[in-house]
Amino acid sequence: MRSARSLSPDRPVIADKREAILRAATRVFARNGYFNSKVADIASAAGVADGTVYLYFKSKEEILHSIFDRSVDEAVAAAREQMETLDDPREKLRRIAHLHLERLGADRDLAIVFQVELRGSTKFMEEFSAAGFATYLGLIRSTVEEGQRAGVFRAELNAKVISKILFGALDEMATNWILSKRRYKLPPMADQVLDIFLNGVNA
Amino acid sequence: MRSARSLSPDRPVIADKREAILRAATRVFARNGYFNSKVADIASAAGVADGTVYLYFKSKEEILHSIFDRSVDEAVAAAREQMETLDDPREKLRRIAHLHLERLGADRDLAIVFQVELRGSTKFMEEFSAAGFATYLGLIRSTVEEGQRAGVFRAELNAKVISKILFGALDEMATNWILSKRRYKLPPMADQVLDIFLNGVNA
DNA sequence: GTCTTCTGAATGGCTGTTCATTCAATGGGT
DNA sequence: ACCCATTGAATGAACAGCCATTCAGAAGAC
Repeated sequence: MRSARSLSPDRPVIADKREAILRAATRVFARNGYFNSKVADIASAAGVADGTVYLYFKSKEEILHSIFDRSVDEAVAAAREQMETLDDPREKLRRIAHLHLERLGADRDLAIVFQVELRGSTKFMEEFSAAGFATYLGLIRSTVEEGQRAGVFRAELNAKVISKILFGALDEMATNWILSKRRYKLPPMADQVLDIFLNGVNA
Repeated sequence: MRSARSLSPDRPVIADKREAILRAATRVFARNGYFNSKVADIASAAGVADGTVYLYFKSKEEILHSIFDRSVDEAVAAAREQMETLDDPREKLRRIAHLHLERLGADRDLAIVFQVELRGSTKFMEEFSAAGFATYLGLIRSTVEEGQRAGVFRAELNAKVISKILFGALDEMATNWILSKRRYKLPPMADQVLDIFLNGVNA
């Protein structure tokens, strides 16, 4: 490394290795499933030694957690940001749905880890449930409630249930896309879902 | 066992042990997840020795498969049967939804295994996908198409997508019910889902 | 007495994690 | 410019515990 890198006195290579391990792990987990993946597989896919993995992560489980945490934080932040540029609750939900499917559609391995591995154990789901998932579902719900107050969605419906329906429908689109042999575009499904959904909840 | 059971010349006790193992495995898998469950745990929960498990099942994996296969066969058969007693496609979908949530709501452990473990590996999902799941989704789809031909559902919508939306929504209700600390009744959610769904696809 | 069922200790393979060792880079001393 | 002591990231062989599966013998049925 050139000393020209003197700008950052901290370890510059480290970030790269950590990143490489996370990427490799996403790929390996997606292919074999968390429990069938060996730490040695991840290490070799990342081009590092087995032991190196433990310089960046406390355990195999922490790797999986890191993958989730990072992605959810990004997704929630992106969605929140976009919400501010829109007024109509219907448009907001449409945007959330699009972002959701675009994100998963852009990285098949990440999508597999999310759709498959995240649901692979109740323990995992409960831990995750508490943190990111609830936040995400809450984002949908508050938009639904906003729409109910504005009179564009039927007010007699339970906002929580409505949110779960929308999420569940999108989730199923993603899961089917992963399992399908056919390679179609995932994001356009958002409009088909929204069409039926908005029709269903319209005031 | 009384010899009064002479009606069936085949092993009568076997069925009981097999059944006990399947029940025990469902409970153990639900609590710990498939990969964290030891065959020894299943055996002791079933009140048999470790080795006995292998008299009835080829492997740990076959136990999980057997749990799925039996449940799906039962579910599909029950749904098919009920379909014959109904005419209106809307009523048919409502019945399917009810059966779906009643079945899962009646056995929390089985529900956990279905909602969580079944999704625990792509390998599993693919295997299962081919068999039972496709049949089940096909049942929904043909009912949707029937409704479209009859003019009660919008004909311009893609029947496959519609079916996935309904299934996804129901699936999400079940998953949430499992994860929730609150103990509410699952089946009534079917009506809330159907309300919005039918409104959305109504011609 | 024989055949079937069951038992549970023993086996063997596997894999997450550790840690003694290597070595490239750094920087102070001269 | 050069040397050498120091550092700590990186390595990968070895460890240790786990657990699915087997099988030789016990128990029970008839």
